[in-house]
Amino acid sequence: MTVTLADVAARAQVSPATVSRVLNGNYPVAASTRERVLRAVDELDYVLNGPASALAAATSDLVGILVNDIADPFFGIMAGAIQSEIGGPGGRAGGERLAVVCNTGGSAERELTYLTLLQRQRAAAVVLTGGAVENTAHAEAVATKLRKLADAGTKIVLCGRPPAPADTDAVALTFDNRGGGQQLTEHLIGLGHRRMGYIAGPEERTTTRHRLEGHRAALAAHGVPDNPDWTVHGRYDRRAGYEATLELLRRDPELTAVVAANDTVALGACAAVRDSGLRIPDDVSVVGFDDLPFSIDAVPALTTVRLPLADAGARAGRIAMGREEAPPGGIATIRGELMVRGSTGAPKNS
Amino acid sequence: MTVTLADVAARAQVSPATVSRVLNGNYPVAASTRERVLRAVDELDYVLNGPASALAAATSDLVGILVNDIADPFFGIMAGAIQSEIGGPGGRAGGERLAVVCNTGGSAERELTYLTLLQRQRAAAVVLTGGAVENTAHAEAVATKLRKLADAGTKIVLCGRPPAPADTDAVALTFDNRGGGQQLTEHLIGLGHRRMGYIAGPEERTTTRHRLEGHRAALAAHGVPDNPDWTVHGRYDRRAGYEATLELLRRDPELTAVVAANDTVALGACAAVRDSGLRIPDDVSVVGFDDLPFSIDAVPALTTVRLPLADAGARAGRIAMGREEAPPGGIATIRGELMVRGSTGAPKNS
DNA sequence: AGCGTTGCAGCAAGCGCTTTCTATCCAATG
DNA sequence: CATTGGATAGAAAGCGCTTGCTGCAACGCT
Repeated sequence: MTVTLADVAARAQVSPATVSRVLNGNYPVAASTRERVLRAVDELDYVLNGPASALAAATSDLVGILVNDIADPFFGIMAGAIQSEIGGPGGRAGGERLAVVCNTGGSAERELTYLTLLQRQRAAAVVLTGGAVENTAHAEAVATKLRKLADAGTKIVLCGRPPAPADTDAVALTFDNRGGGQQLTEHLIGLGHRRMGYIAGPEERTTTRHRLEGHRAALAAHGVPDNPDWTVHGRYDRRAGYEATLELLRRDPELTAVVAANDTVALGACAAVRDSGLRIPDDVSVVGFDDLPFSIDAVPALTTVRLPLADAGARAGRIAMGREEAPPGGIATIRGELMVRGSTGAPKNS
Repeated sequence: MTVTLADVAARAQVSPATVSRVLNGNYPVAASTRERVLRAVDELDYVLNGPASALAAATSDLVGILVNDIADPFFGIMAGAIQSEIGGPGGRAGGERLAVVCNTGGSAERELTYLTLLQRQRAAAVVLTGGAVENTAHAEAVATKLRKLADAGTKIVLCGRPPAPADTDAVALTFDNRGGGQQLTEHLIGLGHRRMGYIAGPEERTTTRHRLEGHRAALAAHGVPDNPDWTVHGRYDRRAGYEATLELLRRDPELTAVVAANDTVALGACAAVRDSGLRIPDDVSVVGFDDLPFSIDAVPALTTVRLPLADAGARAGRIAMGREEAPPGGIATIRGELMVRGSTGAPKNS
């Protein structure tokens, strides 16, 4: 029924071993023989049996990519970049690898399950993107799992996520969320803002915490008062941004700026500001984070911090494939770039 | 080194066969034995070897999802929905399946390669999303490949893509792009527009063609003149929308509306209109297609056609898993819903 | 001419799991 | 009490491929 290596071998009048070697190209085979084999493969329309070959060779060509939300361009862009580098069709890499994009929904539990699934498949590499959940038990469990994967020969790369415990020997490409948050708030302070609302992401997430820390560091550094009421937590989506902004404005109608945890949230914030009858940036300035493609099209265009998502993803992909050396110490910090646009301006009564 | 089934068997003092049966749960095993096995699995921290089991059972738990652009929320949303239904952690399905999201970049060639890769992995199912390339040779090749996959037991589902040749026995969930395009243009005609620019997607794509056909059908039905100069093709991204709009406005400064192939393109179009010193919708109305999440946050909010992306994806996922019956005839047409918002209005000199 | 090399191809032993067929035990039945 | 049958568990034969090792020419060297 299905064509096997043996069929090809028979047709090309060689042994299965030879066919295998032609296909894997890592053993000398005479040109004439190779050609005969290739022809047979073609004529028989033979397709290698992945599982069988993975079993025999004890390695597979699957690469896992864990993302929090595949529908979010933040992750989509990174995933796309990673995939383009790990090979597969169109990639520059030689071997054809299959990227398995896993949607964890930000749940540590699912992350763990996916990691097990990937371990089961004997994945060649795993790239974890986005912030991690800050919960000792989970963090521990994930670290343990990563260690096991690494032991089994799976390469681990973290992209846009803080370094894992050292003994995990995972390479980490970390975003400087703290620094970015600080830049944003300093920009606002520089414009004269003193009463700023902050819409943070979900609690217990490294990204959320770091960005918020950056914000507070900026406030502290410039002696700008902070107020617990000025911070609200919510999910990383526009809806949360919209509601949080309304809440913030209710708590303190004198706010002159709203700092959103990311661009998507900022978009919702903008809508809420407008729906409250206020103008951006005349009445309220709004800033985001990430500089997703749509941010420049917001009206007014969003002031934000650009993260080189595609570059980071591509680099992570190359490292995962062993085509680029890991950064010294296994850790690289990637800085964002402040993009000042129309959504920020001096407060009215400065 | 790595724990195998045999190790577990030894530890539980049963045969490997029994362990396998416990793990697969499709054969009577005495409760006491089962428990002993489970304990051993736990103690040894055993993880099944996917490839080995796939080889022996001649089936795998991989499901392929082909998308044109993973960074585009249009596909991200569908992919997420599909994945949530095909199982994997968090899904409601029983078996744990791994979703393989493949980024074809809209290239038929890569699509083919990915299909082969999936065939090699003996994927349990494959879901193809988005429009297809309209090129006889490629369409033929894809159909042939799909047929082979189907023969090998892989379930094929098309989501948001026109039906494949009947003998492929693929289930198709098709978006009514034609109807949506027509509604949009009729809405504009109803407002009094007579000179409308159209920014089409890349040529040779079913989605592009269908939406354009809808537009033209509306024009024809209402006796509104068409003009070849009023149609420009471009990629499905904001940049293309921006440039196409500039071009359109250059060709005919009298245009009172711009119809974009999708929301992303529409965003670029809006930017171009504004940068040209024109107001939306007072001077120029703009419409998109898809109703992606950010469209409501455009300023003014975008008039568009909402496609139930998540629902369609979820349904495709369930069908792929055999948890929902295929629609009669294997084809279902999914209609979009016109969302009239602020980006459209009556033309000034109507 | 004799012998060590070198270059290619084949043999065969698995890789770790599933599954058919068979064996065993024990309760129920005639 | 012998017989039958249901319920479990085990033995073993692969699934299709990779790869270490062996075999065998043809080659170059002294």
